[in-house]
Amino acid sequence: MSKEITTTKATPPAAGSQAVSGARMNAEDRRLQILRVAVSLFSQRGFGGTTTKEIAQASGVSEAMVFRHFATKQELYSAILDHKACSGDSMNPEQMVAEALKQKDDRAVFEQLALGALDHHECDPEFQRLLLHSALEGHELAEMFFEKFILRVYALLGGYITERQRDGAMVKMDPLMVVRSFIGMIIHHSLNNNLWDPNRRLLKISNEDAAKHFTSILLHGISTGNEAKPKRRAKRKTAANGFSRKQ
Amino acid sequence: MSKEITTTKATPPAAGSQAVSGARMNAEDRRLQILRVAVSLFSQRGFGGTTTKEIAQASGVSEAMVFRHFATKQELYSAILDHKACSGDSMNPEQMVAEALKQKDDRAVFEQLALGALDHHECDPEFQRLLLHSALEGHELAEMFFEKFILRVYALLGGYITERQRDGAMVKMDPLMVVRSFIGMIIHHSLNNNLWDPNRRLLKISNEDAAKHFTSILLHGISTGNEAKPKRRAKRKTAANGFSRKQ
DNA sequence: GCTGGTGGTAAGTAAGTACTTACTTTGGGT
DNA sequence: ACCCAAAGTAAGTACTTACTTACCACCAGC
Repeated sequence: MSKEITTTKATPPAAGSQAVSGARMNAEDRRLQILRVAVSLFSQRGFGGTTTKEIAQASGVSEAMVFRHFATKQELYSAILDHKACSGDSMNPEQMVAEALKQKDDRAVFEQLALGALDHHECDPEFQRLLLHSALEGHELAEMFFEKFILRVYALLGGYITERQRDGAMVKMDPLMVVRSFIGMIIHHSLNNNLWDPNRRLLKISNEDAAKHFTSILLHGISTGNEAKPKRRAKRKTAANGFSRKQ
Repeated sequence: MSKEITTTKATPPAAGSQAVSGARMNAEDRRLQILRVAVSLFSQRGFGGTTTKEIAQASGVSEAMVFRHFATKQELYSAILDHKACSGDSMNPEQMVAEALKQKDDRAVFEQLALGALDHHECDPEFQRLLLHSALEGHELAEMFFEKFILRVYALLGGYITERQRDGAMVKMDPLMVVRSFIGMIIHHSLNNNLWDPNRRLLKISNEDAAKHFTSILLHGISTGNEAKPKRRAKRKTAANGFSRKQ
């Protein structure tokens, strides 16, 4: 239908490494292109909701080509997993806040982490959708992400909070619960922006401001103020909230 | 295979209103049973991932019966929508915290709301999964939930926070941002329990404790302390966080 | 007893679905 | 100029999907 007559290829080679569509590619480029298309479609409609035919059409090749590069649909999914998770665009929380951690700059630690996550989710919303689809469908990507990323962030932040509690700079509250609260603010905010309210009917705010707000709310909740505002010699009557000495 | 020979119906009527399986039901009971089964399957595998055959088998009837009660698969989905959203089990935030709102008991307002949501999500995890599937697939249920529930909660809590800010009991920060932070902690926690970490490898905590923690973190972040700890005559040098007088 | 409406089914159908096979085009290396 | 491996395709296959059709079994009411 779209290909009238095989007219000796009207489009010149164009020499570009990126897909110009209709042009003949070498295997690696084509593989990457199909992969990118698949990421986009899977993130939109999920694994079960996307057909190999759609992927082929969107890639501008026949279905057979998809199966030449990826033996099964499942393998395509796994390849996406590797590409997305192992590729450099995956954010590294440890090095992102290494400086702030050393200086024990609480505000910087949390704010930088929040901003990094928010920016990442904003410029690559497909990943969050893909991850959600995977989690709902019980795919391995979800577990892998949990294992290789979430646990690490909890360990990193949890450790830091524990340290600051020993310093007397934060109230004695279950560190994992604090991490969960903070991560919750961030993830939920990204989820709102990407999934529930993409045109910001409810709340329009820059990532920078959001990170600042989240950090402020968190820190004023867990800071004893001993170091942050050392001049105050108040008794810190915190028994009312039930967390001061527990655990 | 399972039905050897039509042995004059071995199981007696049993008289129960609930499905005993294999028994003949009146239309309404059967419809409800199919609906319940469909809710369960859709929440597990999503709309596209669930087949009408599976629904029929799980309901113990033939596929044709499913289509007698629901003209199309889509209609089944819509019926679920009505059943879940309009049925009484949907929680009502306004009346849940009406008392605490009147008394301006900040801790009670947030803690009760958090506990209500957490308990609701725990005893009906299917709903959260269904909602996520809907949001990802762009179904109307997601938008309807956002419209009829999320917006209401934001208005309710946002209004209360604004009021408390005027009272001087909370710092001047965008109320919607505060609501988002709090809702974020709750939703994310439920999502973790239901989706990512169902066997609580990472964090095992009762809903009561979680609600208390979340509330504490939030309140100590947004309370000026003017009313909570009125004895202090400190200058409240809050300019450092950048929110005290802004907006 | 028979009749008619209701709960229920077996056995379809047409349109997908993932995946294959047998074949054609293309372009660089010699 | 020719070759041949790699890029690409049309047209399948075997199976599943949502949805239908034509038919049964049961039981109240006459």
